[in-house]
Amino acid sequence: MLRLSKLTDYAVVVLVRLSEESGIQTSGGIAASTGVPEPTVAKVLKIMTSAGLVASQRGARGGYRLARPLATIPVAEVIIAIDGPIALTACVEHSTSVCDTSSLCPVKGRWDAVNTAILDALSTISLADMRPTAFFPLPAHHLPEKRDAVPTTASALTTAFLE
Amino acid sequence: MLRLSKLTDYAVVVLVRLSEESGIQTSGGIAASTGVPEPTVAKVLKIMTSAGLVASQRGARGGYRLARPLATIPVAEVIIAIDGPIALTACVEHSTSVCDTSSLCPVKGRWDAVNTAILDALSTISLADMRPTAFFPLPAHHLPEKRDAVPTTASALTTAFLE
DNA sequence: CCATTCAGGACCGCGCCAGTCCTGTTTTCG
DNA sequence: CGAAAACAGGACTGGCGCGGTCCTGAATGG
Ligand code: FES
Ligand code: FES
Repeated sequence: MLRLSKLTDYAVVVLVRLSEESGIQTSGGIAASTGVPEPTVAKVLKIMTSAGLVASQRGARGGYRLARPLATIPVAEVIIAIDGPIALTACVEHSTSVCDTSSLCPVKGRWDAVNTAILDALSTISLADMRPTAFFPLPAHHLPEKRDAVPTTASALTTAFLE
Repeated sequence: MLRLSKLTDYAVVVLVRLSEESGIQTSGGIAASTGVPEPTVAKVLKIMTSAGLVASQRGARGGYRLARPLATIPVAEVIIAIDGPIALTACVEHSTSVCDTSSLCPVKGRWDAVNTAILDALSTISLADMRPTAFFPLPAHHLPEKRDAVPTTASALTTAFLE
């Protein structure tokens, strides 16, 4: 499936939402404004806190705020914070498990390159790149500049694989 | 963990093993030479056959052989053959499922760029590149990373390499 | 002292994948 | 012509990882 966990999806939503308000925000407030169930939002925020992506404030009038600007958070870091290290197969270095057929395996150690390529792609995209800055549907009032290079790079090769 | 299924791992092993022998090979023989359990090898090869990656010959003295040269099979095609279309989240186009919080979601439709970047990376690496003797042709990964890079960077690199 | 809010777990049910197996069908060979 | 060899195409099931929830603390502010 090559699918990442649902919590990661929620995490991105929550982090982007956090960045859209300057002050501190409670988990309940974020749940209300995103539609994600409140316990799930709380769980995500706790993970994000221990990963150092958001800072928390306990007690009354407490809440969460981003620890770093959104542009300095690559998608890879969110994925790793929730799902653990990116390891496509059991045969990738830094993987926890070990491969049992490695003695006979003809592709031993060759997954590392694939893994690195994906990791690099995910490190290049920051959360700020995932925030819709209103250039596609129904432009907002302030169009600061014509954003070039919308990532519509679906080449013929890649679209051929989509289905 | 952004992990792909074990069957995909086996599929790569089996396909590479298929390429190392010129003649036709039985599923049992491949199982013996790779250490993968025979029923699993059979299952993988059936999927590969229906995907058009290997050709099969029934009956006594039958078996399997590669339908195309190893270098013309990207890793992405193997993954898609086994796991289905690559869709990181439920909110990616061409995904089967639908997202229920899309009305309030602040990152609606922004996963597509990430998905495309990964798809590009996986389409650039062929199975021939996974053989131990192969030269791995991806452009330089470990450049100093710009955290606020535009999301088209990875795609631009890979597509530029294809030309 | 009390309300609020986060911290850090434990907990459970569901869905999905891995692995096996069974019943055909096709082909070759004695 | 029959039997064996080998693939085709499913059904089936157990395990387990993930999602979602909840509960008991601890910190903070009024
Ligand atoms: S499958 Fe583990 S080393 Fe190749
Ligand atoms: S989470 Fe589905 S559209 Fe954003």
